[in-house]
Amino acid sequence: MGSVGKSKGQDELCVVCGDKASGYHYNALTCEGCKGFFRRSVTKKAVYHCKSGGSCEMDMYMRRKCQDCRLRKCRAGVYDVHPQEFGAVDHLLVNHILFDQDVITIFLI
DNA sequence: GTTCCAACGCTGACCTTC
DNA sequence: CGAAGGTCAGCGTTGGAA
Ligand SMILES: [Zn+2]
Ligand SMILES: [Zn+2]
Repeated sequence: MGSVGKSKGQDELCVVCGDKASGYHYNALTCEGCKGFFRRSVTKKAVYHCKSGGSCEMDMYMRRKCQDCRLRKCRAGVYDVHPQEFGAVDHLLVNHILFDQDVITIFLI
């Protein structure tokens, strides 16, 4: 539920923060903010740590406070979109997996 | 010890290129 | 046309000086 909704006009919401998504970015339906943040984090190999243990609810306010939870949900969103096409994802996705060991955990599920 | 100003960093949206 | 990447401006946070 929620994941496979109807693709229509502008009803698509960001799978990370719930804001209005501008389209697909890195195989995930995200907004401009998460798009830029995702690219920034990968480019700079930034590593964040959540103060609450990584179990924060993502919304338009907490997304700015918990970068760790945001980046985590960004990755989860990618797998939620194409969970069965893991071996067929773009080269960029493979690059993300190699950069984050945490992603391996989700991959094994 | 408190308050104000300046500098730096991060986020969000827009434009350009592939 | 769509997506990815790059760029610019605005806001927030942090540090230093008065
Ligand atoms: Zn978002
Ligand atoms: Zn968090």
